[in-house]
Amino acid sequence: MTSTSRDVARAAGVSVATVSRAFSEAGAVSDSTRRKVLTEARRLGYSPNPAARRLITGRSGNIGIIVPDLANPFFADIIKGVQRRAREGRQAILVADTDEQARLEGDALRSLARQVDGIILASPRSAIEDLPGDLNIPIVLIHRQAPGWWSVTADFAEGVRQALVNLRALGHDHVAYAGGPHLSWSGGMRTESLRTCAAELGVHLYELGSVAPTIDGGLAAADLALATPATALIAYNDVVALGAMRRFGARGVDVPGGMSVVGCDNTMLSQLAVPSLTTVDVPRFEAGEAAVALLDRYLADADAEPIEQVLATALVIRGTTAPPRQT
Amino acid sequence: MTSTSRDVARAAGVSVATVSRAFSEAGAVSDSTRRKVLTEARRLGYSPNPAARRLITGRSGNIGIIVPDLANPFFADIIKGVQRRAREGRQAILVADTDEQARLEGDALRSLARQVDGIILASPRSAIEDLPGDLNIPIVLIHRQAPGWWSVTADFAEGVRQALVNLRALGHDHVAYAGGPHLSWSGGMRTESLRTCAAELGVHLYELGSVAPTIDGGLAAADLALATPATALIAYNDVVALGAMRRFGARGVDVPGGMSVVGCDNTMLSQLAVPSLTTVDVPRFEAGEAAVALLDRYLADADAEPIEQVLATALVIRGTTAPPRQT
DNA sequence: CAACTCCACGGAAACGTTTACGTACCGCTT
DNA sequence: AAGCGGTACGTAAACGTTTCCGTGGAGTTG
Repeated sequence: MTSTSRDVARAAGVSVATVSRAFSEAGAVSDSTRRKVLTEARRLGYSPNPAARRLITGRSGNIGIIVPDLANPFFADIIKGVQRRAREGRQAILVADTDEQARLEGDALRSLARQVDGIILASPRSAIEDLPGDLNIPIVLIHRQAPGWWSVTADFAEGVRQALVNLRALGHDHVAYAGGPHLSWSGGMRTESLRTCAAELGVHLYELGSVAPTIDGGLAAADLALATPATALIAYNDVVALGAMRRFGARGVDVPGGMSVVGCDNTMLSQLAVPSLTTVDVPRFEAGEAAVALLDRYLADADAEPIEQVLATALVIRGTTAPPRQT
Repeated sequence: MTSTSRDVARAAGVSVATVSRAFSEAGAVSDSTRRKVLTEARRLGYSPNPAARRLITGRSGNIGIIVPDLANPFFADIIKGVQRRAREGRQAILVADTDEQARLEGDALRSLARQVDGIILASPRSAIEDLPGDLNIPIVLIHRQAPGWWSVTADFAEGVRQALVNLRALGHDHVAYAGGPHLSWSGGMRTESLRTCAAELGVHLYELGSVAPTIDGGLAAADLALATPATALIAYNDVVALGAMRRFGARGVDVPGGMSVVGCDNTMLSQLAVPSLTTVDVPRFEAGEAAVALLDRYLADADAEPIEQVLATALVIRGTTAPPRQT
């Protein structure tokens, strides 16, 4: 059905080795025969069989990416970044979605491990030591640091610090925080940073505990926030913030008049909200691109020292923050 | 480094053929030797090399999916459906995002073609005859029908018909429609259905032409709608609808008081909007799952007659539709 | 007891590449 | 003219499976 290097070799009057060399850029072939081979190949519709190539070289040219939830625009953007960078390197990407279930991350890793050259693991929900350790494949983490692991993260501490400083400047000194999944490393960073900043600034911080990173989680967070004296709410991410805004509206609390709201991530959702959402910008495309770049370096030198790259974050002021209403 | 079937064979005191048979469910092996092989395999950390397996069987066990934009929750959900179904069949999925560029669809098809057993092509932006025809691989279309092609689509005609009937019942007889990308098959369905229904119902239909399927497209659509006597707007999809709502708000037009809005797709965005968006529900997970099911049938029998599966749609009434304000 | 069937398993070819090694040839130096 | 280095290319082994075919032994039948 589909033609092989032998067919091309025969047609071009050369050996299969020469065909192979003509296709792998580096090979020592004269320009004239390379041209001859390539035109015959085109004529026959030949392209190298990736399975055979991979069997001998051990490289598939594919990379895998594992995310908690594809439907979360945050992760969709990360994948777009990965994709864009991978396309330049002629790599295909395999994606696995774990539906926010930590248990599935190990399965996904295992099933991808033999298929790809390296794996990007975004925002793992498992503890790092629960991940299978025997699969012997380069892994780059996104939004999680761990000793001995390659990673690209964002400076969440700085982002939420800016948020709290800004709220303080507006006059808020009772601020609530709705956290995310327990084992989210980035969530831990946010909590920790908020605690120290709150102490420094003399702000009362009401930790509402962790809610689901969904609209429903946001609805719940709003009720929790209204049970405290807080006049502002910082949410784990934009989705939670929007859920909370919905619930505030339903309960007759004006945003930002009665309650200021700050999200995190700066996804497209934050511009869609009415009023548009003040949020902490977290680079997503860039994180995806950086992860591929790191993976490439890792693959080039497996014994290199792990790199931990950190991207900048910044507060984006929009319409959901204002001075607290005077009472 | 990683062990091979020969290692397992030696350890278990059998031949490599028997190891292979023990792993491929069907093979004729006694229970006792199979058990022995499997325990030795586990002990050595062996799993079959997919490249070698694929080289001889010609099957990779992978499927590809191509979408115009991963960041659009509509397509993210389709992929989640694909993923869920594929996980059951132990298939990995390769994803390609074409950034809404028709030109990249051919490239994506070509680069995936040799890597996977079959491809799901969602909402192609290219004309069907512009797709490479020589790649000799099963393809299932989503949201596009074409003679001789396998496809799963939704009954968009019925969905928008319900929307128009509902608006008419509320008292709207001047309705605007903002269309999507020119070569979108589903967009064509919507336009056509609206035209015939409008004629039947005696509704004046104002076709605003095609706008980008983005927030910005929605902003533009709103201005166009306000330049007509229309009291209701039907948008190409939820994103456009939300963009339009934003713009209506900015121009002081109350929704639904001054203008009713109907979206399409029923993505999570429609529940996020304030007020929540009346929209046409289009199954997405189900479309993804159905596409994998069709692909499996296609792969099982390449000569079978193409199947064109159509999923149901239905209007979901929420808060953006109401009777027009009396003048 | 012979002839036959069936089952479990081993031997070996095949899948389509890449690459180490070998060889012929060309041009240059001494 | 002999020797030598370099370049372009061919030969063949190797990658790790699956599967066809063959074989020996156990069980069944006449």
